[in-house]
Amino acid sequence: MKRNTWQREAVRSALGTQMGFVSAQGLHSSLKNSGSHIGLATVYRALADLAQEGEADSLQSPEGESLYRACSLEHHHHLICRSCGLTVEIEADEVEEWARRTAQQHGFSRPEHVVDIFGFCSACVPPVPA
Amino acid sequence: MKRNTWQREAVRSALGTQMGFVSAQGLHSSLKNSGSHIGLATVYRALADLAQEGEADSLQSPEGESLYRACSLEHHHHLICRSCGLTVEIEADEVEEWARRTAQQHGFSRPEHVVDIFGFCSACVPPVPA
DNA sequence: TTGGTATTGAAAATCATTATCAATACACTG
DNA sequence: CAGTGTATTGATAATGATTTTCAATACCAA
Ligand SMILES: [Zn+2]
Ligand SMILES: [Zn+2]
Ligand SMILES: [Zn+2]
Ligand SMILES: [Zn+2]
Repeated sequence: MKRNTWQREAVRSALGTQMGFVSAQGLHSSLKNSGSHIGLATVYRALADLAQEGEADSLQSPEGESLYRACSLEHHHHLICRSCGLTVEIEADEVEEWARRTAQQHGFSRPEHVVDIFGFCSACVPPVPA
Repeated sequence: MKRNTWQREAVRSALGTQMGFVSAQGLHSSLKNSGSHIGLATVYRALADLAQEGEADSLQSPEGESLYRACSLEHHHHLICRSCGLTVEIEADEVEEWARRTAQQHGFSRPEHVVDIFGFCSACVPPVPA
């Protein structure tokens, strides 16, 4: 059976203090800076569990890293700052409907969609434009 | 200046024969099986270039791998079969507009969005439902 | 307490991707 | 066509994130 350890609680808690998505490595650093002696592998395991159980949302950064965040339970999407990670949860019934309709039109079943927007929040000055 | 090598052409060509997204490793294997002696690093470089120049689309698989595909030039999104990889290009002005509007409403600049739908195509019987 | 077993974590193992760097192949010139 | 400057190649080492190992440890039910 699943056990309760201070480590899991520490990860859950630390994730809650984050403003946006964080990587396992990032959360681990954060925990260490707070004096925790939790192991990196444990953070990876805890985050995977939280995501699995629906307590956390996870997504792949454009660079391919797995990022996690404690989010609301309902299905939603994200507006993420590429610089500071600030995340805004957004609902988009419009998009939900579009995804459903599109999948159906092409005969695809059990559709799941990935819909996230990355940009620079008002507090972050956009780096040198292309 | 940029040079034309058989390697680049081989990658471009091989990518064209794929019906869905492929990883660099996968395309390299495919090329080798066809008798090519192209190097893995070169495939990575060629794919990165093609993506850069807009000749190929790239996205992250749910497992975090970078996948590539020869796609049409205009901005579009994808409907991908989780089983056979079959990919359908879809346009969604509706979503483009929504993404732009949403980013703006929250003060985000230089927005980029990730919008893809994964499901099972009509030719693939959905595996055991959850 | 005690015993059975999840869980932990330091370190090693994976794996995809990138960097090295000497050798090679292009493109252009004469 | 030969000669030159340099972009490209590719075997291999290096990176970096994530996973696995596995002995030590912490949970928790009894
Ligand atoms: Zn979320
Ligand atoms: Zn920001
Ligand atoms: Zn495409
Ligand atoms: Zn299919």
